[in-house]
Formats: sequence, structure tokens, C-alpha cells
Amino acid sequence: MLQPDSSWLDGLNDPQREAVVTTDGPVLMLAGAGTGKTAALTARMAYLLRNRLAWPSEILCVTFTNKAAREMRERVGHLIGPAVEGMPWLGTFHSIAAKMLRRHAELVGLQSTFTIIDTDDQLRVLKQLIVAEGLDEKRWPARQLAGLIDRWKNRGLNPADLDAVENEAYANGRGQRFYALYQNRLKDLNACDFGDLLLHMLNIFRRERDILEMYQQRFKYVMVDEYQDTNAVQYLWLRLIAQARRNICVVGDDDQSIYSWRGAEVANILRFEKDFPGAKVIRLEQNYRSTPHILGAASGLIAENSERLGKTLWTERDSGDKVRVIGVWDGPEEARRVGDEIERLEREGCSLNQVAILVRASFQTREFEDRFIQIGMAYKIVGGFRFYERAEIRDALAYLRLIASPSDDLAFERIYNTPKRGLGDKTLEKLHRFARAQSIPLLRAALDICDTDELPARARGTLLALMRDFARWRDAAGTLVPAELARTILDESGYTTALQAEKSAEANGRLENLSELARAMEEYETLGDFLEHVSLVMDNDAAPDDEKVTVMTIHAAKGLEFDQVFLPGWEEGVFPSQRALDEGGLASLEEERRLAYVAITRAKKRCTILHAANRRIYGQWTSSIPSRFIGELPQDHVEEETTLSGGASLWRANWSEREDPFAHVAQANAGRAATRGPGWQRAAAQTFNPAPRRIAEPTRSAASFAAKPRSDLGLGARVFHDKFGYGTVAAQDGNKLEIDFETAGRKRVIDSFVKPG
DNA sequence: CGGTAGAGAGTTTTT
DNA sequence: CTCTCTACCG
Repeated sequence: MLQPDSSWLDGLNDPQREAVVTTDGPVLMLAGAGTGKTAALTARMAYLLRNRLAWPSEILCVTFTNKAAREMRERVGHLIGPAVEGMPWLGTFHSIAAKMLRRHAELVGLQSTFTIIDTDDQLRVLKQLIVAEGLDEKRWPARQLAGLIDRWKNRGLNPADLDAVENEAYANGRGQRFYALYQNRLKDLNACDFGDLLLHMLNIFRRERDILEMYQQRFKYVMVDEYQDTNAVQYLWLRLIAQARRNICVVGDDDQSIYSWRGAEVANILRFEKDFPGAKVIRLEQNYRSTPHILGAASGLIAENSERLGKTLWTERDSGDKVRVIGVWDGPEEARRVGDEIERLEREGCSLNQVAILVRASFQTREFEDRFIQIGMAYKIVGGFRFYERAEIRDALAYLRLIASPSDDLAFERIYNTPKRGLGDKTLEKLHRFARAQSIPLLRAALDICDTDELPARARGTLLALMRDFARWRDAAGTLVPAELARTILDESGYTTALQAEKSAEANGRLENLSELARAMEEYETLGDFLEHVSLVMDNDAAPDDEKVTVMTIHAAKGLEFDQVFLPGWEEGVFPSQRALDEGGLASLEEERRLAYVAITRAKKRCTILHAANRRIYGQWTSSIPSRFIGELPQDHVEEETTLSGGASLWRANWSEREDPFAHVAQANAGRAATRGPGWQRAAAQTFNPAPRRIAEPTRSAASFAAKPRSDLGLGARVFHDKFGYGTVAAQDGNKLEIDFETAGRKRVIDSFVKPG
């Protein structure tokens, strides 16, 4: 064997280095937030490859997200060059399982060309089953069943494995039956859902010794990122694969486990040493990301949790700023305050890409979006719908799926009347009956039924035309590259035209998404490659674009870091969320606390926590008290700018700079005093001596300085706004416009956000 | 068959 | 409040 090459070890600290060179036997790397676990993991992989301990194809490296997989691939590539291209088994649990399952599909009754369906299709299938079984879909929602089936699959349970209690969970003891029906239906459709990818492979491993052994032999080394997030199937799957050689290295942080509601089991990380006796436990505790105050605040908070392995993060950095806690009057003021702070940071030269607002729940982003539009702050909302989950993308994909596999009934159902071509439920019903009678797929049935007199003339004509289109597209698929094929289909199906005709605000964006889709397809040579990619890999990562503040949920922010982090909405009921408090008991509360820990540890330089005394939730004004997590932050690391219980004096301190915070509430509450909670009354009872309210913008925003009116947007001008759609200019004040939007109503907007319509 | 009016529900979401 | 789904009418 060659001399071990240790150049990868430069720049790593002692524990990291140990994790890299301990290649034999099980290793549990407990890596706190910002301790360089990815660096360690990638160095370890480079070390294995460079020292010829394994070929690239002999390393199994599993991540949860495509993003993490991509990053890992890039970083290993940096260390060892293009050899990394040949790492076929570096990827997400799902993509790796899918790759395996394509090879062994027949063992679970599928063809290797099976389609991977998403939640949408899943719900459609379930709904059909529920209706077919004569159940009231209102009483027993498909969503609920989908959730149950998901959870069962996450736990590695097949229909036959359900006990009576599980079975009772749906429709009075019909859970098992529906689960089984669903699995059969998927088999008929030659499809599987995300959960199946892992469960099928687990079943195969359990049943077919030789196949399991083959993989056990192949993978000399197994590495797992974010191990605290593994669920039962993933755990069992990994354990089977790693059992033979026992060269498994898992990396995780029990304090950052925030996905238990999706089946992740922290217990997996806690029991690793039992599963793999003799495991070496390595703690990465030196933090390279945050200031001591940020770490101190986060550590103090997480120390309140009981079930943890325990780590002590430390840093060599200087102190920096304390974590700020700011109390404000209500939601709008919170957004205003954050906007002001960010403008100040901007003036100080801080890059907006280094600023993030992290919220507990996605509805909270709205407040900020409204405010940022008003002051002309560049922002991006991350999360929400993934690219491939958008309706237009899924429609386009359905067309392509149907070209690639004509038996894809789900795809057929999705597009046979999209765009609207006058085919309705009646026609679909007939098609279904026809297809079932002959045991043929819907597309085939549609073709054949045109030769009969089953359908009224008009429907038959429409259907026939559609079938001709499909025949033509199938031919075209032989000659055109996927991207061109997609463009042709979108064009000839009338999809593009229908969108263009629809003059709504979203239509434009949808058209852009579709061209984006076609552009993304350029990289693929075959339709099959592309479809596999899209169902498993295609994600939402916005191209690294220009200076923008990021607004996203804390869940979405895991693994990221920013100089400046704002954490709004730290109020009881919002964070920790009411649901967690009501339903999950202590375990839930602790997960919320871990979430808070993740949130704080995203900050490199400064972390600002906000809480509002009043918030409008579902249109109701509700008063709220600061989150218990605020009280749990160690005093030494925190500076409180104002406290609500401190009452008037603190409010008054900043009073003159601000518009009357009661204005909103007073207005909104006019005539509905009943909605005033105790907090409102308490605060309202305090007498203030408000400074005269400003008439114009309550705060100076950067946008209001460059107030040059645009001549092309005078009164009455018709304009288009990306978010609000078409409207008419009702007032113009410098570069600020008031616009009556056709659908969104009157809004104040900076002129650079609109274009003449 | 397709548009509109009311009702009902409404955390987090890597794949 | 605001979005989504379903029921009904044209």
C-alpha cells in the first residue's frame, strides 16, 4: 500500500483530523453547528480516495438534500480532481435508493422504468381509492391517509406489518386495507412514491440475501451526513448495508434535529454506539462561524433541553455584539423595524446577501414582503413551492411523461383537459370505464374510443385531435432533443397560448418558469434522464443572484450562515408554535427549542430577535407575550432594547422616531373591541403623549432619497407589477407610486418595481 | 362543460 | 384574512 498522503489534513483541527484518518470501524462524529463537519467529511472522502483505500464506486455517501450532495461533490472534486465524477453512490437517500431499485425493480413487481410520483399524484390516487370504496372524502380526507401511509413507510412498515392500533388510525380500521389498495394501484401504474424508494429497497435487502451481500461487499466505506435526521427505514437500510464491513461514519448533531415530525428519529444517533459496538465518538466543538455572544446565547438556550448528548461549543473569536432582543408593538412595526435596520446595514456597506430573516412559519414572510415592496428593498423569499411543484411545470412534465411512458395514467389525467379543451368529467369517466374493461392505459383507451360511438361527436373530435398531436409528438421525440420537444409540445398543445391569453400577474411568471424548464432540459440527451432528474434532483436553488435580503423559514435555513440574522415573531404561540404546545408535549417543545438553536447559530456576526405585543392571526388581532425562549437566553449574552413588561418608558424612548403604533390597531379594531385581548388593553391603558404623526413615510428609507419621478409612469398610466399584476397609477410622489391594481387593490410601490403595461 | 359563489381550513416540508 | 375546494347554475 502507498504511504498515506496527509496533505488533506492541513487546515483541519485535531478532532477533524482524527475523523478523517479513522477509516476503519464505526465512527460517530458529533458536530455542532458551524464546526466544519462538511470539511471533515469531504476531507475524509478525499483521504480514502487519494490513499487508494477505495475506488470512487466503493464509497457510499448519503445526504438528505441535493444541495448537500452537490456541495460535497464539488468540495471533494476540489481536493482530488475529476476522479470524483466517478462517484456514482454519492447522493441523497432517495436518489441512491432509486438507482438501486431500477436494477431490482422486478423483485417488487415493478418494471425498471417505473415512474416516481409526487405528493400531488399520490393524493389523486388516494382520492380515487377512497371514492371507489364508497367513503366520504370529507370525513376521511386523502391528505390524512397520505400522511399515515407516509409515516408507515418512514417506519419501514408494509401493509402486513400494521397492528390493530395502526389499522384503526384511518376510517374505522380500514387503514391497512387502504394502504394495501394503494400499493397495488401503484404497482398497476408501474409507479412508486418517495417513501417506496427506500421501503422497496429495504424489503429487497431483507428478502434477498445475495443482493444485500453484493452491496455489503461493494461499499467498503459508508458515510452519512445529518444522521440525526434519519428515519427508521433509512436507519434500517443503512444498518443492513454497513453491518458486514462496519466501516461506517455518521455525522450529526442531536441539537439540530428538527424533522421529527417527518419521521426523523434522534434516537438513531443516540443508539449508534449500541448498534456499532466499539464506535469511535469524535466531537467537533470548535465553532468557526459565530461570535462568542451568539454561541453563548445559543448554548444557554439549548442547555434547557433534557435529551441530548451534550456538547460545548467554543470559538477563538473576539466577543462581538450581544444578541439583541427587540420588543415592538405589532407585526407591521416589526417589519418596519427590520427594514430600517437592514437599510442601516446597507449604508454601512453590508452586503444584502449576508442578511437573512428567518421565520418559524411561512405565513410570517408576508409581513416582510409587504414592507420590502413598499420601501423598495431587494429581497427573495426562499422556499414555499419548489420549482417542479409548480402547476405549470407539473403540467409540462405530465406531457413529457406521457410521451416517455404512454401508460402513465396519472399524467394523462393531469393534462387531458389542460389547457382547457372542452373535455370534462363525463368524458374522463367513460375513458376510465373503457380502459378498465379492456385493461389498457387511458391514453390507449382515448385512442381506441374514438373508433366507437361512446362519445358525443364534439368530445370525440377534440380527443381525436389530441391523439393526433400525441402521435406527432411521439414521432418528434425520436428526432428532437428533450428541450426542443418540450418547446414544441408547449407550443402545439396550446398551453403557451392559453397562458399568454390569461393576463394575470402569475401568467407571466409561469411562462418564464416554462422557458426555464426548457433551458434546464438542454443538459439532457434523453427524456428518461431528464425525468429521473426532475423527480429526484431538481431543486429550487435560486441562481446566486444579485444583492438581496433572504427571507425564509428556519427549517430551510439549516446548514446556511449569514453575517446578520433577524429572527422575528418570538412570541408564545408563534414560536414555540401553538400546535407544538398543544399537541406534542415536552418532546415537541424541545424540538421547537432546537429550532431556535438552529436559528441563532445561523448568525455569524449579529443576531437580532424580535417579538411583537400584538399580531394579526387569521385576521384576528391577538395579543401575545414574548417567547419563553427569550427568557432562556443567558443574560450575559443578550441586550434587550425594550421589554413589553417594562411598559411605557421604553416605548417612549423611541417614540419620536416612530409613527403612532396604535394607529394600526385602533383602525383595525374600530368597531370590534371584542377582539382586543388583554395585552391590547394593558398597552392602550398606558397614556402616551404621541408626537405628531408623520404624514409621509414614517421612516426614511433608502428608497425615498432617490426620489426622481419617472415620466413614463404618470397619473393614469397602465403598469405591470411582477407580484400584483396590472394596475393604474393613482398617485405619484417622487419615485413612490400608488397604484390601483386590478386584482390586488391599491398598493404603494416604488416605481422601479413596475413597468409600463 | 365551465365559471362563480360560499364554505372551510389554515406549522415546519431536505425527497 | 386569504386561499382552495366543492356545489350549483347558466
